[in-house]
Amino acid sequence: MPELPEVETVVRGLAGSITGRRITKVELKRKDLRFPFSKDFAQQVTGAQIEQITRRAKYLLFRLDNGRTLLAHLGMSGSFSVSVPRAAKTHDHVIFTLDDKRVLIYNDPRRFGIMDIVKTSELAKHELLYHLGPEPFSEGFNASYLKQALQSRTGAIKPVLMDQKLVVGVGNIYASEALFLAKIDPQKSAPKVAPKAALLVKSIRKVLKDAIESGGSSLRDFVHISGDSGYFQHKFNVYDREGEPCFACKTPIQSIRQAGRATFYCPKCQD
DNA sequence: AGACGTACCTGACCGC
DNA sequence: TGCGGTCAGGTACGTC
Repeated sequence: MPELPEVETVVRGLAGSITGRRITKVELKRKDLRFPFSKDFAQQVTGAQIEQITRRAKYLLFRLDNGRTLLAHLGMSGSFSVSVPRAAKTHDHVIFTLDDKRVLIYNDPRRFGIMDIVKTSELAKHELLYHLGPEPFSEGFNASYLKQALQSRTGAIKPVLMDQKLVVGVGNIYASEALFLAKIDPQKSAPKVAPKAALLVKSIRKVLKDAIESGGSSLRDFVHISGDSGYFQHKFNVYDREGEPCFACKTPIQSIRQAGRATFYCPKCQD
């Protein structure tokens, strides 16, 4: 389920629910997710207190009081839930027992997710993090930065927007949505879009912000509830709306494939 | 160096 | 009802 807004929603939910809790036990139900768990994974986490839960790109960062940070990525299908102890469900892979007797469970059918333990002081140079571009809400992600970055690319704008080196957090849904908002054809080459960098920065931020706010209301209790109902209650302008009328001009929304992914856009509004 | 395709994995859905 | 094919919110990696 996760692009930046969904990860942010999960982080906020978890932060409000389990910050300050100590992890008393860790159960790994298998030896790997996308990658094998480090051999001392459970040992590094057990007994530690969760000091703070934050987000970098689409990664969740659980800062522990032992100088380590639990790094987690939800992949395509990962989810965290907090509950009283319960029978394990299919695809529950990691169970953290907390000092208030609740459990934090990581479930992930496709297992594209990632978990790793990192020295907090070395987080920035972690192999999965060091190459990441600016956060979309940071000052570093601005019109002049984006303009220059787009000028040095050759491909179509939509796949470029999903490149986490350019800006983090934008995935397949919000790349299409941001381009609709900016009225830019997703097939247009990145350099040709460079003059509209300011508008694109604004559009990306708006799309993500609206989704966070919508996710915040529709998914408020996400970490307490099984399943992820509510996510699709967020209304998209173009994503997954092939053949349906554009909300602005009634033209049917088109679907094309770019870099192996579905792209949705309005052929009249976007050029 | 950058762009693109492929791989990873399960489950939902569609047409037959 | 079952079967095969296709698709899904991500990202690392190989290849050109």
